[in-house]
Amino acid sequence: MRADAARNLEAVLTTGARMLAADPGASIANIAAEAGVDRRTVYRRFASREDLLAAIYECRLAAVERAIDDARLREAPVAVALHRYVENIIAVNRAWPVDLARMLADDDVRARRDASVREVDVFLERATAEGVLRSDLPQGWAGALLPQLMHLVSRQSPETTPARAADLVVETLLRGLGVS
Amino acid sequence: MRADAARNLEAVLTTGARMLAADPGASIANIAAEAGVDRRTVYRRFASREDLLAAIYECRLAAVERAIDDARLREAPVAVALHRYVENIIAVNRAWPVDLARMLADDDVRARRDASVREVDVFLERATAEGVLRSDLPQGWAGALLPQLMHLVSRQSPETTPARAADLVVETLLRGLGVS
DNA sequence: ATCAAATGACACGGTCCAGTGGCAATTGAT
DNA sequence: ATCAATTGCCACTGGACCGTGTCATTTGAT
Repeated sequence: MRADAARNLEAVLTTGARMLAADPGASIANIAAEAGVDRRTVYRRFASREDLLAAIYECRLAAVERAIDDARLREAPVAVALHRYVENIIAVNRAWPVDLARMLADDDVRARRDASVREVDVFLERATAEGVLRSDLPQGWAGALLPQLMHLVSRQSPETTPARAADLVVETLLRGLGVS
Repeated sequence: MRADAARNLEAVLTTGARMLAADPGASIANIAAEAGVDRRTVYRRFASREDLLAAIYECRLAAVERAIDDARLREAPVAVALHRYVENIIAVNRAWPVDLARMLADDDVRARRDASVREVDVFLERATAEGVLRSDLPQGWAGALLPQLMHLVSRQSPETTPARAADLVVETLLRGLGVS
């Protein structure tokens, strides 16, 4: 692949991710125009609209897997792993803000996504066992809340650094907003 | 209006809300079919697709206003008002799960929505002043987190009663998920 | 400088959907 | 029972978008 082709490919992927996050029904024509590329060029790289979406979700999926890997959820101390995971995912949310929920049709995507979710679930169980999380929480509540918190802070304050944003998320998750 | 017409109208509104929540791009034909009504009937009640959306968002908007009113955010004790507000909004989320974010084009809708948001913001300031919420939180964090919590619990556990769901939301908001 | 790869531009057919018109059939109110 | 309101069904136009073909032009690598 030539250098300009690689540039265009990346532009289409990142611009597509941004536009699809804002409006899941964004057309190929709009994405191509926003990426400064002809509509036909997109169809030369991706066989169909679904293919483009799959490629974008693949980017997010891979980034999430790297984030989990880097956080060492199974080995590192819970407090360290939690903060690192949150910080990494916030960065991923900003780079690839697309919502995976609309892509669960693809079995491959679903399997990898489930694997990541399970990895986090296992970590949350460890956090509970080590006394970081309360043990009387409803099933799946922590696992559902954490992504929402990261997603919220990713959009709410796009200017703050991922590290500081992670501080806020972890603090909110563990201690809430009330006076101690 | 005849009785059957009223039934059809309500079916279109509630079904439309449910389907638009699942997929904001749902077509009139799909909504009508799901509501057990001919597509033409929808167009007899609503001049355009925008009109139907506006009517649905109006339903949610009115329900939110009633919820705020009922919670007596300005007068009732903070703990009481908070729980009651959360409980009411959870019920609204289930009845009208549509996301208002896509309707801010309409000035009237936006004004009413802003008024409701401000009402809650004022309440959160009171909660801070009375020592229920911490005072060192980032600007707008509580106001952004609370709706997300309510939205999350509305979808996460649709079977639990609004009162119990509100327990969980308030507990999470104020004390988080960590061991105290 | 040269050549192959990549792109942009225009065109075309197909599909889905919004919105409208008409008409026969049904249904609720009286 | 009767009548008016309401509905269901068929058809139609216009527009947006998807996906493809073609070809002249540009651009990067050598």
